[in-house]
Amino acid sequence: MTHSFRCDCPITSALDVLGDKWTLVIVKQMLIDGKKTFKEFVESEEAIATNILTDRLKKIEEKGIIKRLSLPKNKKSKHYHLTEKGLGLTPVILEMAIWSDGNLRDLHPDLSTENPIEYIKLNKASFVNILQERYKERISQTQY
Amino acid sequence: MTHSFRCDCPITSALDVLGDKWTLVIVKQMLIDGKKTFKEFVESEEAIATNILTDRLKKIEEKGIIKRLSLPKNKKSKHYHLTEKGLGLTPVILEMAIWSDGNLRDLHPDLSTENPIEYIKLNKASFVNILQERYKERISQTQY
DNA sequence: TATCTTAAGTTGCGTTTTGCAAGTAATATT
DNA sequence: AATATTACTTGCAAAACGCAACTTAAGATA
Repeated sequence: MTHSFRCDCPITSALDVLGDKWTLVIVKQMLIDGKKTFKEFVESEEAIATNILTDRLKKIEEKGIIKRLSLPKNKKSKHYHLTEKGLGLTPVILEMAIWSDGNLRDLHPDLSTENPIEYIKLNKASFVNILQERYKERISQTQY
Repeated sequence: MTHSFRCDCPITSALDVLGDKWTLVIVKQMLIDGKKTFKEFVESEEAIATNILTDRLKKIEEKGIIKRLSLPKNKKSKHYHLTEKGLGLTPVILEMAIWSDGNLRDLHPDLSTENPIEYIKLNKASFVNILQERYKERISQTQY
């Protein structure tokens, strides 16, 4: 499996990996919404199709953004976890949320704001840390 | 022309607008590489196809991210400018560059770093400002 | 004035990706 | 033993992408 990049630009290269409708939605569902299993992803409000989900989980696992784990107590379900590389996307996702909040309401009046954006903007770095620590705390509670 | 969003999540909604291989590459070419014309976009190292470029320029203009300007002195060429909404994507693009720099070298060893990322990380907010002001300075030099 | 070149697209067409529905295989539950 | 659940796979139609060639309008050159 070879990864092809359009050029050596870091931004373009990020988009070679992340540039589609679903990849960052899946990462967001893990980081923000606490989703871990195939079923949870499928049942999300974004309503991803199962074949697309399978494909994206495979691709981002190959790229080291997530890990696929089997549970010893339950052979049926699998858990997907963000790696450090995946957790490193927290600032990107946060900036997208901030951008939407400030710039997308004209096109999308019903846009929600579950976190007070003004508060986040005061100290982005600490909010990134809170999200990452909360995520690590959450996954540390499952035994594999 | 109706804009459809998958749900009310700000992150998912950002990806409804930005979630493809090319949209943010075009914004980056304007913001970082100083590109303004169709020709300049086409000749970039990313080598976008002209039909895709036409489509994306139209879509992001409809969404208010860029503006298409005719030059009074030259009826042949057009200039594309980032709006404030488009300039607002600077933090997203910057975080992508930082993420690539720290996380993509295993998959892409030739990845370049034209700006010293460690320096940028020390004060992201000021670097965002520098980029935005530099951009505004640049476009203010053309008369329309 | 006629020709040449350049900028900004458009068109055609084959390939790839997406989206929906249905089906399957391996567990787990009743 | 029968049913339900989880994590997929398959088939197929529609949309998006990518490449090359073509077009149109405006400038530059001879």
